[in-house]
Amino acid sequence: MASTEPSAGLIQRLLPYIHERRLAPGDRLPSERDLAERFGVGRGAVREAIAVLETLRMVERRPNSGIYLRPVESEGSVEALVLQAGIGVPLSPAEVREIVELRSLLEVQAIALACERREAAHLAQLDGILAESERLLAAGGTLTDLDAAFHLAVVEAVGNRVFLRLVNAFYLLSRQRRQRFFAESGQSAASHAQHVAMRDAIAAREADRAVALMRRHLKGVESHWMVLLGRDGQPDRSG
Amino acid sequence: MASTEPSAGLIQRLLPYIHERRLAPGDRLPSERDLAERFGVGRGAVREAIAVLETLRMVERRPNSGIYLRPVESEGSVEALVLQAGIGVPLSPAEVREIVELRSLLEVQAIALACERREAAHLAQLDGILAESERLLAAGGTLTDLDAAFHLAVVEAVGNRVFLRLVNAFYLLSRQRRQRFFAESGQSAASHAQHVAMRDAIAAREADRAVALMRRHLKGVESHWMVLLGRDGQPDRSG
DNA sequence: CCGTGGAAATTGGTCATACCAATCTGGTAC
DNA sequence: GTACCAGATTGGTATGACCAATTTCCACGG
Repeated sequence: MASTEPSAGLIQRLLPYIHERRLAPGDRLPSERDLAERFGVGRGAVREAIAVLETLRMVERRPNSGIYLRPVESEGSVEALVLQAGIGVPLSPAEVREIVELRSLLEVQAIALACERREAAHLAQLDGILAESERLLAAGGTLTDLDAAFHLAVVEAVGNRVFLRLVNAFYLLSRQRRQRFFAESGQSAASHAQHVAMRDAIAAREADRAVALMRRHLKGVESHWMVLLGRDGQPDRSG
Repeated sequence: MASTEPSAGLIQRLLPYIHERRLAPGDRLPSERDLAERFGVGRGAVREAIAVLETLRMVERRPNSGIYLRPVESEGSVEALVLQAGIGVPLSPAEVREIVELRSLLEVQAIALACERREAAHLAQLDGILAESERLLAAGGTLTDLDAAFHLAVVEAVGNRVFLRLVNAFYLLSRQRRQRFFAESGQSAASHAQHVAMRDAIAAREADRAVALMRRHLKGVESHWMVLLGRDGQPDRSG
């Protein structure tokens, strides 16, 4: 994926550096001048990277004192994971598992609410995406992006923009993983069929059926990754 | 609240500037040099602020071209709201409403899962917080922080760290609002009693009861804010 | 030996300047 | 009307300098 962010280049080297050093929460990082020299960049670049890490609650800057590591695992921002995955720093198997669980939880809730609140325009949007999917499937393409579009459209039908932002973040977080999923599993056609079924449930405002469909739909993805994680147990490199 | 982040100072002035100018997604911001002069700061400060905004998906930097506004409302990071609230830029009533709904949704799911997965250590932690709450209540204090601690401890019992990160963000997002709630409503004692009931439900692993308790618990907070938002309809200044 | 005070080194916060390379703009020549 | 080229603009980056607060460390005094 390779984030286009300029500061990402330094962060990409900074995160592994912190990890290798086994720095724990509370520990102090080298000074900005030190880091700049270490990585062969200007101090400005270091400050940009640190500012980002601070916003993501990964570090804390104490004026005239130093830069300190924070308890990222529990207090860090979810966006920290998005950034990490975006620049190719692998997520741990535990993180992938937790992300998958959380995402499922959110989407199940979303489709239930979507059944109650969806308007005609939302259905039209879903239909548009499904039509496009059909076209792309016929052409033998992969469904990665249109799958995301469908799921995000479901969330959009909820009418909660913050909800949409959140689920969107989870999709950014797992884009490469999903890409790999569609490529490996060849489940594009099956996925599409399930999408159509979900669309009908939403149209009929049958929340229970929609939830059941979504659960089954996500189950397939989950098990796929659980198997992979259990098999080799290697850190996930897909983001 | 006043975030301690250095870059926050500029962002605090940058966000209102963008808003006043009625800049829409796709629009170009003034150049870095221009912004630096406008706000009377160095270019480095501007670049730090923009780097943060880019990480939060509020803007996009195109090399040798300019800085462009992105569709924050739908694609922006939830952390953008945290930052906004942290530096005192008011959230819209719609945003507050959506945040409250999403938070409720998350916490209800959390307590259900906590009933299944909690271990002895989690119960001990809940008890510690409740004991502390009792002490503070007797001393006539406000429950703001210990309330947050209780709810976060419930999420911690789920055993999903990403889940914990997420709910933590929502608490940062609403800290001042909750502070106002406990001060205005005088519901500290009632809240504490409900916490105790929830703890017992979690201890007994009675998910249905726990969920019902959490629903009622959050309902009180929700209605409080819905009334406030409906009454004056003013932008929320509490973060 | 302890601790107490203060000077020197360190550190984040900030600004000014200078270059590069890619992009964008405007006008000119065809 | 169009194709093209040169100059202005813009983000990306490094360097150097200064400030104020913190931290460190050693000398001095008890």
